[in-house]
Amino acid sequence: MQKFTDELINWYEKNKRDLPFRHTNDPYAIWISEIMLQQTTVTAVIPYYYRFLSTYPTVKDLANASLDDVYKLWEGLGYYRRAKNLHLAAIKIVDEFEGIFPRDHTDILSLPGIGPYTASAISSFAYHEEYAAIDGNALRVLSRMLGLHDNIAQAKTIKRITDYANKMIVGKDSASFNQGLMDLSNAYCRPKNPDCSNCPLVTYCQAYKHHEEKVLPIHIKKIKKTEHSFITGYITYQDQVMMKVNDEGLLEHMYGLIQYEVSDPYMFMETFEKEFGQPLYLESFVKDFKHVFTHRTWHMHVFHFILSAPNSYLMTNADLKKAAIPTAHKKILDFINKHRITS
DNA sequence: AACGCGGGGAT
DNA sequence: ATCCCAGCGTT
Repeated sequence: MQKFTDELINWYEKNKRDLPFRHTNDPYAIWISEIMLQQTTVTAVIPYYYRFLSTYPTVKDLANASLDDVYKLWEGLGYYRRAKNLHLAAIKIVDEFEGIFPRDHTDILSLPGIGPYTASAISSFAYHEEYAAIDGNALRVLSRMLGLHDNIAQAKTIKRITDYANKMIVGKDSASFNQGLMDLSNAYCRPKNPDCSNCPLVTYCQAYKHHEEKVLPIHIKKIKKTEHSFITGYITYQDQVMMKVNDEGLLEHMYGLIQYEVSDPYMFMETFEKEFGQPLYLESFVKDFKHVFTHRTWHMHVFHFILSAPNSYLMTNADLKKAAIPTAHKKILDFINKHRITS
């Protein structure tokens, strides 16, 4: 497999995608990009990457920022825990590594939000150390190249492929190897309908040789999607809207509208009064919204309620602009603003 | 090992 | 509609 490694690196050097985070050797910038790229497509990341780096050019800037501002910058990108861990890690780097992004692989791996893939990617891209960065792309390409029938959802398979890849890159340019796997996967070795006839490395591919390119990799993962039906409150007092921060679980730390899994707006009003000690006036039905997450679907039946007295959860339009609001509820607020539903 | 965690683009 | 994306932390 020496030749595979060499040819992959050669192909990458001639055909690599021009991506903004490939124009830097700064481990801080590479770290930011790798966190953003976790389970997130390149096209989604790019605008966030520019905005984040211009807002927080150094790890010290990030450590000194408020968590609320970091969340706001992350709004819409998803997996919001990443923003929290990024901020925690920046503070740790200032406290324990004198504000300089660590070079030692074990130190990098110790930072919150950085696991085996991201640590290896940073070690490889920023410091050119010999670490194979095994993500979903690498698992797919290598499974096919090796004709591996093992389930890549299993930890032992990931370990096996990682060990193998680490042997492939001894004495080689690991950064070009790792990114070569990504670009090969993006251009030819796609999940469905791989473009084998144009793949520059097809001669090394066991899956192609045995007509298994549409079978491999084996990836068996159970996913059960749950459905939730909410009455969602657009609750106003004069020109302000009631928003509450989620304290745990899904969308933790993000602002959201009040919603309960009840069957009608009158049950909503009872539940609301128990929680907040205030009555509501039911003004009108607004609209039904649906939002699909990876593991669940929200059906939100939005009603407009009016408060008879103010409370501490009310936000003005200016407040809303500064607050991090997940897409599920942002879509509702945008709809309401567009149609000028007011109290 | 299994599960929770977002949002959007491609098919 | 379904899949999947430069995964990680918790249980």
